[in-house]
Amino acid sequence: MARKYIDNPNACSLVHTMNIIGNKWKPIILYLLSNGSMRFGMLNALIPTISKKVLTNQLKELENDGLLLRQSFAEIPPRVEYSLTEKAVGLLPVLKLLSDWANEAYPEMDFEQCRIIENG
Amino acid sequence: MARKYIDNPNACSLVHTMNIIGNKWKPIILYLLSNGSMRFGMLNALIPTISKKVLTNQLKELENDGLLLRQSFAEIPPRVEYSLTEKAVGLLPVLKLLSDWANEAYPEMDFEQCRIIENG
DNA sequence: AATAGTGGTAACCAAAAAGTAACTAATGGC
DNA sequence: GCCATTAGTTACTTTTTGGTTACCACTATT
Repeated sequence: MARKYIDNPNACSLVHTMNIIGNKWKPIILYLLSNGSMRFGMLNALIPTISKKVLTNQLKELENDGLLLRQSFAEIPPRVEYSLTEKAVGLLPVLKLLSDWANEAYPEMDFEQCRIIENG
Repeated sequence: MARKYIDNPNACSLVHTMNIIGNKWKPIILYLLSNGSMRFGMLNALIPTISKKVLTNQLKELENDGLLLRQSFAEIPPRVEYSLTEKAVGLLPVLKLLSDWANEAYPEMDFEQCRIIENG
């Protein structure tokens, strides 16, 4: 009845991944940075509904988890560029699959209409 | 400077996926059900740190999002079996990739040691 | 008559996450 | 001397999420 063995390690690494990227903003941030580095203000402009406080926080966490590189230039006004690390790049194809899955699984949803990111 | 076009639809479907599965418990639930259906009490026993209230809640949301099938049998004491829908089955390989990614990206973490799920 | 077993629900509380608004440092341009 | 600019920070409030305990319905067993 109770199974003899449950694959804890796989569950744990999955949970770990979700702890790192499984929230409201982080996948979007990674997604936006997939084409190259971007400044803080640009990220903030492209995700109009995020507050500066939360964006700062998410970027810090992603940096701590080794997904982002933060480059601060000694200029006035300040300039800070964020870019993906190799770790994060390895995640991109999986994020693409997650997005493909939603398109297939929820064809009734019109993702064309939605606005998370401002078009330039 | 500002890019001309940003692929909103892809970002939106990714966000949608995260809204559905991107939290503390749902990936574990899907993972546990990947080998077949399971009763409420069994899920509760295998995820020892989840409360009944929250488990009920997560199962309901997964059912509403079309990932779980809930079968209630008219017996005393009650029996309720949860199983994955086709939609959810389509997600399993992607969850596996997410878990593989964590193993690769964080080799210093010892996922063998962790205990989310009770071994039988 | 009391208890165990199952899958919940209700009321209540604590903690975490997110939002808001004002503020800062340092410089260039007017 | 004043304002704009950028990447934040701080203090405060609100919202969301999660946790705890007690309880219920219904039957079989003791």
